[in-house]
Amino acid sequence: MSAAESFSIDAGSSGVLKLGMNTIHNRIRKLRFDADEMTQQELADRIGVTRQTVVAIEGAKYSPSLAIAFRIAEVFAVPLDQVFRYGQESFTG
Amino acid sequence: MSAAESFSIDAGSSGVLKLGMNTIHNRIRKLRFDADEMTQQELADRIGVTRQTVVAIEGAKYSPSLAIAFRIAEVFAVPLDQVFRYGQESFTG
DNA sequence: ACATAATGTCAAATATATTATACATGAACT
DNA sequence: AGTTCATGTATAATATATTTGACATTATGT
Repeated sequence: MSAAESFSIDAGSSGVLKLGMNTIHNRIRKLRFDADEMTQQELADRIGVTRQTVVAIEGAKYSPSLAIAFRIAEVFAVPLDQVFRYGQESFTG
Repeated sequence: MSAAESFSIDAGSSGVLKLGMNTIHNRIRKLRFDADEMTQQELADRIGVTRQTVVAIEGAKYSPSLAIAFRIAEVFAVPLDQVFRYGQESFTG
């Protein structure tokens, strides 16, 4: 586990985006650490956005474009629904 | 089949969005007609956007937000990957 | 012939996503 | 103590998505 993770108390950036009555959860952070602790900068480079964008999406500050969502899933080689999920439930699968 | 469909020759709006080397296909039009020929206006109302937005997304003029993508899938009661697909292949399944 | 409904399109305005730059913090290391 | 790395945050600028309002076309029905 690298530097920033151990002190991140998931305060502002919980990975849950509320919009209307529904929410979008994402597992980007987990996928990054599972993928040899890939850094936010590395992920940003691989999907062709800036680090700030990764921070915002991972922290669910806003809803990314579908194109970027697909590229993130592509990087981790998983289907989109294993990165983002819609509804009230948390990620369990 | 209602009015507009029979003369639409799929000229500008092919439902395929190219970005970078990859593409995003969508089946919104098919899903609409399968769903009792739901109109663009009806779909727009149900996902909370304007008709022009539905036209643009259906015609793949740009990449919608993930939130809207999820709401579209929700309306048709299918998983997201049955509405939008990423990559070179067309929809077959 | 006329009206209506569904769609495609266009241009300008607004909202939101994304970038660019900069600074702060804690962990790991020397 | 000092340095580096990964992260969180903030603000202004730019790009893109979405809205608003309007108009054209074709099909369907009267």
